[in-house]
Amino acid sequence: MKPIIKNIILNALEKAHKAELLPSSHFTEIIIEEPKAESHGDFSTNIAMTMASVQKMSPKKIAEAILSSIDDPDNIIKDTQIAGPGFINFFINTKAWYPSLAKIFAQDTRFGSENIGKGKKIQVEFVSANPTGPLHVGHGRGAAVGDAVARILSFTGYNVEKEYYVNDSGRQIKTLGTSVFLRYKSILGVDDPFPDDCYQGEYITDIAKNIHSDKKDALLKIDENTAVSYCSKIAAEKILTGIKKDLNSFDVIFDNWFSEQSLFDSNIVKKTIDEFKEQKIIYEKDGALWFKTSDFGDEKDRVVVRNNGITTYFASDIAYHREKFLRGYDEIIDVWGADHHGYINRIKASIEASGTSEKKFHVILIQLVNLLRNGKQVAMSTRSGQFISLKDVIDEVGKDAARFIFLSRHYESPLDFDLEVAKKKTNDNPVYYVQYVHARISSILRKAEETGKIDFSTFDNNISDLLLNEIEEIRLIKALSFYPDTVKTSALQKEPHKITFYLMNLASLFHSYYNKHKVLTDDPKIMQSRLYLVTAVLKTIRNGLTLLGISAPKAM
RNA sequence: GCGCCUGUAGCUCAGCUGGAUAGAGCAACGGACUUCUAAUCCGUAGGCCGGGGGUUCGAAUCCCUCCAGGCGUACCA
Repeated sequence: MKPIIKNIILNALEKAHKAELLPSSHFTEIIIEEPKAESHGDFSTNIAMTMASVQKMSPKKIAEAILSSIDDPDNIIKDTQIAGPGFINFFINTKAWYPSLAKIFAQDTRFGSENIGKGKKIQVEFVSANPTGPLHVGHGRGAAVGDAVARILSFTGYNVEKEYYVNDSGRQIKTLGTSVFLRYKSILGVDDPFPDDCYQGEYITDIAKNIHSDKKDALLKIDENTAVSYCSKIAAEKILTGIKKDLNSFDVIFDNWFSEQSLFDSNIVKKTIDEFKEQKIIYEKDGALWFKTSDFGDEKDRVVVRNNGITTYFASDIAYHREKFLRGYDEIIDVWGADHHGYINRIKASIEASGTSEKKFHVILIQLVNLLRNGKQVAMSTRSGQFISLKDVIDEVGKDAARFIFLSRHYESPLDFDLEVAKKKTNDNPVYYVQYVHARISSILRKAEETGKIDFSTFDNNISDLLLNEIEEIRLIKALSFYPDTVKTSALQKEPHKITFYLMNLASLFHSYYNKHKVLTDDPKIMQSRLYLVTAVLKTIRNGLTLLGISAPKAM
């Protein structure tokens, strides 16, 4: 509908210029918006104001010139007005809205998808939590956002791959092995002191028990380093399996699991460092190797190899991101916790240094989650083992509610996640509000089908046969017609919460309609029309929820 | 100190890359179930958009500055 209005205005501008009503042929961009107040029409444009200086005329005069030149062969516009400082408002004929309903039926599960990706290969890397403990709620937010972004991009024509980067190398893995080994020894009666910086959680002891029942006391008889690295390996595998399982039950499926260790095994880290050394981007100072990130906008240079010969995490990350682009992605998105924001500049610097534009690299920074119970903060720390895991949360409040809450605000704002609120089945917890629409409509359709009453054939041939004149019906159709725009901005800005809010608004319009008007009425033509409308709402709600990874129940 | 994020109704948050009278949910108050699912709806009340400057026809939105909170500023990950 918007492009149609835009076109009508453009034609009017040209016509007005030819008729010498407008002196200049320089037209500013036509922006069509939807006014907040219904009294201002269905669409409005500020073109008369933005052209005032170009045309050297008052906005009002320009608006009059445009309106007098408007052609509307398809009889779309019911009324126009010039208002406020120079807005032109358009009121649309009811029947002109109907084709947007037909589009929903025609496109069905694809409704809302515009091909903006054009097959561009894009990678979304998210969660990527260290395999040193179970996922917690913070990871859950990253999982929900990353997965939704991936779904939305994939829906809008991008070729998306979801990747999880596994930090299965380095110090924290060694600490993990040490923690398990100490617990293992303690099972065998050897009680060494358990350091504070080791992982304290119950799951460590469980893994130690497993190893013990498998190996008995064999690990005590071998070299301690070998024993620890054995424990590291077993523990990381075990924990990673658990992570995969938790993500599965959260409906998050990754295409790739990329191992950090593999970067070392295949020598990619070393090769990358060597190449940068040759290019003089990496240099030696104080016995360590430094990356000249400051040449690429970082505030200072960063160490990649310490003076003890051990590479830093940054070294793997440089190699990893370089490797990603070598795999041929047109764009990569990293979803990180906000506490990593200091990392953005140095990664960008390393990407630029590799000869790739940092514009192809996008970071979504997720602010932290405050887990609450009845308004009181729940303490969380992986190291101390004091935490409620993502699994606990899913078990307690359900996958749908958890995902919806994570996606119900901008990821840049900190999130209070209250377990008690998440369990409520009221409007405190809008996931049910939206799902309820789907259930209600499903119920209506079931009832209608039972008596064989659904027949949309007349509308398929002639959409203007619809009888939808109630204001609540027009509001619904209007909202439905804006869905593709919502998906588009959500994709372009990589902001899933826009869809969440759209769905809540659509749900609200539907519930109002439902309470005021009956779908299954005695008048067959009105009933078929309403069934048609309501089915379109059902499809749109279902599509939107799917993009968020939330189910659309047929009954509640 | 420097950097990133945040500050909008009592609470939790939207506000579409500058538009008209700033929106929604919860909480408060008053109403609607012999009716397609009341997990719903209708109404009332609630605001110096953190403060102050600037940019312009027009600012919650852009710029500057100050204040408050969170996070980060490692040869940790």
